[in-house]
Amino acid sequence: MASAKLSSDTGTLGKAISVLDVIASAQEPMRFKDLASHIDQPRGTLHRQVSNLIEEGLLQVNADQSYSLGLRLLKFAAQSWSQNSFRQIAEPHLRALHELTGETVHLGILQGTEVIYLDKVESRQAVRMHSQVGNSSPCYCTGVGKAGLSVLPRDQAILRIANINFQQFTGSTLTNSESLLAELDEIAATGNAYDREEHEPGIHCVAAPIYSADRSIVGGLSVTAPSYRISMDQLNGWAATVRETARAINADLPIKMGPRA
Amino acid sequence: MASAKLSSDTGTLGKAISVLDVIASAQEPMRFKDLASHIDQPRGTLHRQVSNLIEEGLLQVNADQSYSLGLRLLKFAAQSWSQNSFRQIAEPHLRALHELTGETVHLGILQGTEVIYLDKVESRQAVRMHSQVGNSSPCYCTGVGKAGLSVLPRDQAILRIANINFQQFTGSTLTNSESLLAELDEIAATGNAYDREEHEPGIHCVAAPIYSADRSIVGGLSVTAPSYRISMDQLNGWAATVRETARAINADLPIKMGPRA
DNA sequence: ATTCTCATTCCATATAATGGAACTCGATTT
DNA sequence: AAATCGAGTTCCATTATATGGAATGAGAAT
Repeated sequence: MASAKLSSDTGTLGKAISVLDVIASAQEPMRFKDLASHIDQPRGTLHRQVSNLIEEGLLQVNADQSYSLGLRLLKFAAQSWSQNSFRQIAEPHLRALHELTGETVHLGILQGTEVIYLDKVESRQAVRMHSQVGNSSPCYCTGVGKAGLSVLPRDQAILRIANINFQQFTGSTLTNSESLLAELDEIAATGNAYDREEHEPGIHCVAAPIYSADRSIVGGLSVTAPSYRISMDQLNGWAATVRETARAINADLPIKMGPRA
Repeated sequence: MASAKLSSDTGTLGKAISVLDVIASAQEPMRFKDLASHIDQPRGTLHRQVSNLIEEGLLQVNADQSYSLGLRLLKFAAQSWSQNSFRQIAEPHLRALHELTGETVHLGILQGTEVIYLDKVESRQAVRMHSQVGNSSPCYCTGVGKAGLSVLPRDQAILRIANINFQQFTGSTLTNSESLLAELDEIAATGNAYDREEHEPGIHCVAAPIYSADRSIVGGLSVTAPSYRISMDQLNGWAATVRETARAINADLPIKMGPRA
């Protein structure tokens, strides 16, 4: 739900971005007073920050005085997406995996306590594709998220998990650090993570971790399917292939890449 | 090519964002010294700004020490895109226009001297769709861009045009303010803008302006086609329909919306 | 080894962000 | 109509923060 602020703010910039983050993570439209209640800052200060963000095109005011993120971000994101080498490297592998399974394949990375989806390959494109790329989900109830966590050094994983704001999405959602940590052990041992309808009812997936050598980038890929059509056994049958695809992508990654966290 | 800096910087935030902008607008990968040569700031200062951007996940360092935009922007952009009411309102109209013409339909808005594409409807989706959304093009050689400029108050249009860095993409590209202004008059009179292979050889389009009542949002939509298959006459045949679609979208827009510029 | 270039860190100073209080504007109530 | 309330906006002395010149560190080229 909310963003995880791990370390100290990055001065003025950090505060500004955290305003964006609050708005991006909010499910309801936010007006100024809503922002003020979510961000611990004097109204005058907050107001100027918001004004600056608007001036820069990073934020917009809607007709009803609620805020939404500015379209200038689109240009930035388009560049980010197309230039991203991690995604470029993974792409052909994702396609191959989709050909094999016939089901939807996701690629995502861990960012704080969230998974951000970088790519998606699916057959019937009835739903608009781009609506998925860039979407984020909690790390503790998604295959990609748990896969990513499982390859972090244990202390780092614990640190991230401490910042999670658990929320029970379905009956099978893990809602505490202990059960999550226990499952990470399993994942580390087998190499596969599962989402057993933990995020959305009727949707499950099998995933495997992808990571740069120094673990500065961790994420994963998954094969997702509706449980009414694909059984848990069938999902299990793909586990090895998913692992193998992840391994192939890992092998293609340069020795060192990416940002620190 | 480069970004247009219209007014004074928005303090610290503005400087940070302009760093992002330089990187987003660069066609070659940029290392620190490249950045330093494009941005008029002491190296120490610039370095700290870059560090902050990296810490915030807005920037990444590649293996070769070049920078690219951070994946955190994806999440922001996904929200921006999906929440954007302008796009939501236009969407069904774009589909209808595509059904009618069978050709690619674009929706874009003016941002400074650039057009940012918000949506695209096309039949054969061989090329990945999302690779288009968020892409930007110069305003002076695209149908959507010229359509948008044509509905700005003349003084504002002149202001923007003054910031254009003209570049000759093809033989028919307009490369000076005078011819562009003259064409804007024509567009204002007829209600249709054309890109006569001015950006990419072999590609032309017919467009019409879309705008909020107070002109705080200006943009347009276009039907684009390869000239070998669709003649200028056929393009002309769609002009009225394109105008009508734009009119319908304008009618659907709320009375007041969006950011100032 | 030595000399480059490029990247990074440091710290006194100046500048820009801060935040409390006052003000405006609309809507709602008396 | 007048008064009250809530939300949003502006102001300005104070303080904290960004600044940038200079020194250091890390690689590559000679």
